[in-house]
Amino acid sequence: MARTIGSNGARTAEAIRQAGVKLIYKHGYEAMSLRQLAAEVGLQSGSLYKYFENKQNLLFDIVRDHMEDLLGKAEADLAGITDPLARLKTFSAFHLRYHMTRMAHVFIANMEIRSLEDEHRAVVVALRRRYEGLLEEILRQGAKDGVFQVREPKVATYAIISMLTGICMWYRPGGRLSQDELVEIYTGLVVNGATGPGAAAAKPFEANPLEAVTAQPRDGGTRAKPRAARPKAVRA
Amino acid sequence: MARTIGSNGARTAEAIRQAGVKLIYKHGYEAMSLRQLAAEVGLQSGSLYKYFENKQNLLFDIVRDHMEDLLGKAEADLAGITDPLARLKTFSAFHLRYHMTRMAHVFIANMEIRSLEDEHRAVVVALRRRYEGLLEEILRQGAKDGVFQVREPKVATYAIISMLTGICMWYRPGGRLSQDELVEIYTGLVVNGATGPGAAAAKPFEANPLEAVTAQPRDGGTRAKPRAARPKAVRA
DNA sequence: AATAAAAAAGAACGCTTGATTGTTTCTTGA
DNA sequence: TCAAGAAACAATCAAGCGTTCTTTTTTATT
Repeated sequence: MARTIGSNGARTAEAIRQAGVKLIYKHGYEAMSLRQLAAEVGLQSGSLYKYFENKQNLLFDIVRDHMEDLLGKAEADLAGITDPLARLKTFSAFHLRYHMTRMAHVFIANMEIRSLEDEHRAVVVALRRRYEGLLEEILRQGAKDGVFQVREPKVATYAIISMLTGICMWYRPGGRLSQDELVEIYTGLVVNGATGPGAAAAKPFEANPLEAVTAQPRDGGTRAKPRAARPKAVRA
Repeated sequence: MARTIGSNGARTAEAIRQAGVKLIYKHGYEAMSLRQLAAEVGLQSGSLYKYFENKQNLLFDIVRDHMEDLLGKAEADLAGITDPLARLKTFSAFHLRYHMTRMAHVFIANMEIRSLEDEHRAVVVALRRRYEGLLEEILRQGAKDGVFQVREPKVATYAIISMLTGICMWYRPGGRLSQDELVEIYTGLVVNGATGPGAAAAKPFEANPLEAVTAQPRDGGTRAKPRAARPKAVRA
């Protein structure tokens, strides 16, 4: 057998891309074999090379395209909005919705950066920097205007993005809370964190050093029974 | 050659453990080969099997021990503190310091859960649930006492932990900000988020749906040049 | 109908992997 | 001093890996 009836290059390319996202999301880039990927699409492994140069480039294409999409859509959403608080809410809502609807892509882009070769990683990191820069600039402007209480915009940027991105570690469509509700809850946390009085933070807080921990007996009998894992949920 | 001079079982076991953490952190579990690991310790790959049952169990041992350590130390730190706000600050500070000093372990425990076989993953997830339960209970108590404005303690727990854990994606010892400063900044964000007036969050916020995004040209010439990557930093 | 291009099959490659086995050497306590 | 056993070596295995190359079949073009 050779060329199969009804076969079409563009369609196959898209199928490979989607299957790649799915398998990398499920098993990880290293763990996914090209034979697995080929089987998922209904091809022989050798035939994949009509559609990408090698395995590494498949990953790079997926991650780069995702990052460019993310950045472009964020900039589009923010366009025309000038008020820092409104921009912060817009950014937060955009980020959350995007991450709830494209969990696999986001997950891959965050987890598989280490699997990218140096040059490819540099490209992706640069895109991420630009994306982070959007939020950082919002925080800086808001601090300048006096509406935000942010001492370190860079740190706050990392903190906020980590928090928002974390939603795709546990969110599953059809859960108890709707996307809108989650956006409201998370955005509330972000806005409070940025606009808060800072009084609590400013109060000197004496933390126990990690070493000074005193041992304490833990109950050995009441550990929670693991429930059946929800499909595909990394957190489950 | 065979048994080497000065060889000692306990010491070798510890060396294997440490090398395992180091290599899994750097390359990922799937990407780390046992020959690599053996070479790192100065052994032949076959000798490793004196110290673990198989590769999977090595990962499991590392992750489980880390989770038990994390949980135990957190409970010890919180012991005796009853005020919700103080407990929240203590938890936040503990989590941050722990994650700044044990980045590799934390990273592995978060990233390689997917590489654990079902039974092992269930054990680790149960431990993580107990750990998350500590924070959730703090938030519930604080909400009950009226000092926190937290609508959904579970969601807030995930959000806060994501934010705090995110620090080990970029923190490197010897950076511009000290551990104490970072603890203060992050804890301030957490406390503000939890205690905040909630006014901003309660105000209905009309978010653009993701689909309604209008394309906008992006500048193609001003993208940031990627700097030389800091060693080992996943984010760099 | 003839021809070129596209799409996929399928075989083969060199290599690495995790795992296992049997053997040898060294250390240590009695 | 010497046996017991811990520690490490060396060799091997089948399986799977990413990749390349050639061949075959289908589709599109003229």
